[in-house]
Amino acid sequence: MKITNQKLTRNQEIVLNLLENSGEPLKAYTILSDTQKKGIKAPTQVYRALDKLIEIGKVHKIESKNSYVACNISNCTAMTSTSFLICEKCEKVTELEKENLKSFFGGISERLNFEYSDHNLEIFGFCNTCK
Amino acid sequence: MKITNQKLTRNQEIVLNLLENSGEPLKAYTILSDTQKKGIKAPTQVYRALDKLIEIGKVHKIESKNSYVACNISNCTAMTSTSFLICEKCEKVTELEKENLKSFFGGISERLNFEYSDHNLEIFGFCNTCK
DNA sequence: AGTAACAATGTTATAATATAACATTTATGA
DNA sequence: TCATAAATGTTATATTATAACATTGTTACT
Repeated sequence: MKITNQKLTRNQEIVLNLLENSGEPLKAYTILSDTQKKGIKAPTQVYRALDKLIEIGKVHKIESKNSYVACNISNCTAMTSTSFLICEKCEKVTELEKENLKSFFGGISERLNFEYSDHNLEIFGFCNTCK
Repeated sequence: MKITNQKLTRNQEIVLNLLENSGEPLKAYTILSDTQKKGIKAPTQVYRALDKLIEIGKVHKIESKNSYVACNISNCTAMTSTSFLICEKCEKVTELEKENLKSFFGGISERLNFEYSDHNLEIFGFCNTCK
């Protein structure tokens, strides 16, 4: 668990703490029901917190699963350029961090006359434990 | 427009023709309303056709947009391993075809002790026209 | 041709995911 | 301290997707 999450508002902290303690991606409505005892009562509140957390790079969305995961990379600069390994058996998600994919995809884009700004990469397969 | 789409059923052909003629990704409920005159009346019918078309590789889903696009690559072998350039301005989508990304991602996966099976890559930015 | 097996369809209902709209409260800074 | 912007609370609704089940169409084997 991280030290402090300064600058976050109450609802943002509640949602981020849940995701960090969970260690796995959660769905918005799971977050909602898991935070009701803390005072979050409506989907809007969850989505608003998620939007902000995504914006500042603390949370990423797994598009293919409609789920949300806390970023465990210190000083993650990925923001909205994210890359994951997703196990099809246990659903474990690992964020790729040192692969320099931004420049790789930037290069591919450039050759196709396309101006890269972000990417979303989801690699599916089997993790070490499940394969 | 393609020659014939043998083996496809009626609803599958209706949906695929719409997507092919459209040339851009469409949402399921847009497909529904655009095919009602052809007899498709319920979401289930659209989603069933899409599922099958995706399974055989004729259609891919753009996960981040909840939309569906006909594959314009002849003899596309990507099936569920797909890679797209997506223009953030005009929403134009280009499928990457010759980049050999499967083996690239397979390599990354292997080094992380992960058994690759598929991937979904969405690169966002600005196309030639919009940049 | 008859028929068993299976795939696709039609139909109704509902689940799951996400946003709109607006009044109120809280933080921030000149 | 006052103006402003941001975040919240709340209700309602929009959007995306699936469940369930009865019916029809296809296939292929005899």
